[in-house]
Amino acid sequence: MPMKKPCASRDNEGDNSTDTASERKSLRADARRNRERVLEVATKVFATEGLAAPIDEIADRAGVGIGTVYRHFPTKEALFEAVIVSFKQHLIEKAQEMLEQDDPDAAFYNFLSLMLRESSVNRSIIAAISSSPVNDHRQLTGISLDFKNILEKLLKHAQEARSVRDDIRVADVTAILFGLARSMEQYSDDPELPERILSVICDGLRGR
Amino acid sequence: MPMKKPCASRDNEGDNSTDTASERKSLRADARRNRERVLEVATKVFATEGLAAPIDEIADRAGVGIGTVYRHFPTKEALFEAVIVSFKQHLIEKAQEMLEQDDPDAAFYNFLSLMLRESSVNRSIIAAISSSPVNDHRQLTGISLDFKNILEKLLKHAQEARSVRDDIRVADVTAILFGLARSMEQYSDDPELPERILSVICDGLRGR
Amino acid sequence: MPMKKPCASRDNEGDNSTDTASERKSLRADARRNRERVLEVATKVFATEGLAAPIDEIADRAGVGIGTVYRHFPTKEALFEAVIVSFKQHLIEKAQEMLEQDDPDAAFYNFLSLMLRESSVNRSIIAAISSSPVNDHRQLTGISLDFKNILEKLLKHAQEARSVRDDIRVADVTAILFGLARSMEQYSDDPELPERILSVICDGLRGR
Amino acid sequence: MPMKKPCASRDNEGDNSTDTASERKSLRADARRNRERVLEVATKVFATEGLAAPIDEIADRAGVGIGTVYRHFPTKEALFEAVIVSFKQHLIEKAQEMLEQDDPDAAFYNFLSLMLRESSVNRSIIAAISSSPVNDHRQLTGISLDFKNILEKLLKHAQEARSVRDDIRVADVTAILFGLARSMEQYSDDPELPERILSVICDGLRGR
DNA sequence: CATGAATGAGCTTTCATTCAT
DNA sequence: CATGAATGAAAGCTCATTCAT
Repeated sequence: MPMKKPCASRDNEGDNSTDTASERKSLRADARRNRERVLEVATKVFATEGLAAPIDEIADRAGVGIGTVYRHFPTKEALFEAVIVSFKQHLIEKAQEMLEQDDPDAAFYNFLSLMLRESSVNRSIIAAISSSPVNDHRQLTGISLDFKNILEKLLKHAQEARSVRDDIRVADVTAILFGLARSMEQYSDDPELPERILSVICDGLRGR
Repeated sequence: MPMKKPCASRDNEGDNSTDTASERKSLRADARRNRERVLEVATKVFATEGLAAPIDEIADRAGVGIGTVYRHFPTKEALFEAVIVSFKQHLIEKAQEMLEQDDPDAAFYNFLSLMLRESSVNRSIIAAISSSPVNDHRQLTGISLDFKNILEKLLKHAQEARSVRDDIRVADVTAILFGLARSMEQYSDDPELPERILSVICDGLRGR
Repeated sequence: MPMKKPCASRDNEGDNSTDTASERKSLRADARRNRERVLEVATKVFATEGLAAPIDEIADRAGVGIGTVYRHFPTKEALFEAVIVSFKQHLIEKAQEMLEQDDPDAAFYNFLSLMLRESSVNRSIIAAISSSPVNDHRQLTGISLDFKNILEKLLKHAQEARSVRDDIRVADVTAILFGLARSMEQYSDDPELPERILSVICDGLRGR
Repeated sequence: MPMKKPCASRDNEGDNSTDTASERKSLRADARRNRERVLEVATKVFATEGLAAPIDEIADRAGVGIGTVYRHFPTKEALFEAVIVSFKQHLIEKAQEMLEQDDPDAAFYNFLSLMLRESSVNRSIIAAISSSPVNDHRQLTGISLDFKNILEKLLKHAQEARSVRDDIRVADVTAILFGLARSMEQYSDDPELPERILSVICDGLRGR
């Protein structure tokens, strides 16, 4: 939304999970390294300076030319979305682990806790995820769908174990998570604030 | 964050509650109309397009020249802060009313509900309030202080009436409110989502 | 030259010496006071901040509205020229006095010395006088003519007294004076520099 | 004085004499051509219209985009300083030649003469050099220092040959030169004026 | 493929000047 | 007459994006 020339329409956020296998293999080793380095740096820079960070800075810090950034990500927005995708991938993996290793109650609430903690580092990313127009609209695809699915699984298991109110839906959880994640780190004077808030949310989700 | 030269002095955010009467009177009738029109339009534009909105657009939509905007608000940042101040003023008034007319429980929870509803209209404004550097940093002044105070009163009364957990502090409420307010409107497909979220929060705040 | 919109042509710098009597009398007392106050302040401001100084500042410091400045001086450039005129008037008076009271040699060289000293205060004014397009072009009128005339008289008397080389002309003196005046104050670390320079010039003008 | 944000660091005016070889080579051929073209045009434009000349015009006349100008010179001020540096370089070279080829007397006075002649073309440049804050303040660096040094050499040799008064210092010469250079071209109606002035200065410098 | 120079639309801000009050 | 609000043309500068090297 703050991006300057949104000329091109999107809706194609999802075609990445498949790319990973097909397209990536065709990249030369150094090219792949570059792509990953850029993504990594972009994550850090966007997290620190927000979307306003110039592409030049990302290129510089990644030690590549601007052209290279544009070769891998045709647009600043595309780069940003890639950052989000990779961040979601990270969350999905964590959720996966918890789902396999913990009991339903712990899995669900630990994931909440995790996200709230991650947020203090990646505020802008989270801000973007939750305000990205992709998120709310109709059909989810690719990563966003995967993310919703895993969250749904966490939620369903927790509800079956009576750890979460019956009427709660995934969207509720997402809204609460992304919302709070953003405002968490701001009140950093009080180190126990996050815990209190987490406890309020948990209590609320368990129901009376 | 994307603002260029925030060098300008702060500390002056608060001297408004009194200005309203004294200083405003000294403006010529048309000047005051313009100032208000600009503020009004800016609120709408910032809410829609975020801080990235160009001043030109605000001037255009307000039907004045760019210079007029700059006469009243010496900086884009100043304009934006004025918008926030006026929004907070509005919330304070509402809180005041509730404090006077409702019982402690209703006053507190109705105010939460109100803020969550307002947010669907003024997302960016809320986003900005909550990420504004003023908010988190030590000494609050002016409006921000007034806002904190009234919220504190609402909270204390509610706690004394056993409507809210004892350990909750104002900052917790603010964090929850502003956080959720932002993510509310995004999930607009499900009209009952806000209610469910509100109910989760309320349950959580009341404690087990 | 640095003025932004020089729309209107000039060449009418001279029609002032006559105004003084006719037009001025018709001004109300307060109007005349305003005019003089503006002129005075403008001199100071231009001398300090150069031509780049905004009209608003001059109006402010003079304690009048912008409109008042524009009533008396239809253009920024006009105001500036008025400043120059009044400065020249001041110099003319000084020259007059010296011409009457001192012997030719002293009159001439004291005037040089005076101008060089004045320059350290009014650098921008002098800079402007000497770079103003009015100065070099053909027919001089009004003050500029008066100034040239009195300087000519000083010079002629000095030459008749064998105090100045025969081949020197007024333009030479003006060029030397205005030129040096400007670069004088810059080398302010060495307090005796002006004296040495003055002595070089005087020696040079007297001839071998 | 009219420059907006001079905040930028200075101290870097001098590191050029060495750059010329090392750094310049790393620029692509077209980039170097552009840089030089811009510098060349800027010299002309500043000389004609003064510092007030808009960057756009320089870019246009150089046949490049505005961005290109800003790539090579991060600030209008930087561009202007580059112009001055290159002008001083030119003068230094001339002085060098004279120092090597002519006798002390001729070297010194020919250099004065040269500068006075150059000035008629590059008035604003000279104006700027002499009013540049670099010039008068304490520690000179880089080009400015080189320039002072070569002038000092010219002067010392001339003084040892009894061609210049003993008490004269470099600063005196600079002040006289830059001062007169500026006012020279203005009185262009009389083609012999420069010669007379030069002769006055020379006589003055030789002493009685 | 990688590079980074070039581009120029667009942004914020200033200020001479006009004109309603 | 005085005032200062309104105006809008510039100006300096940034940065997403393209394309020659």
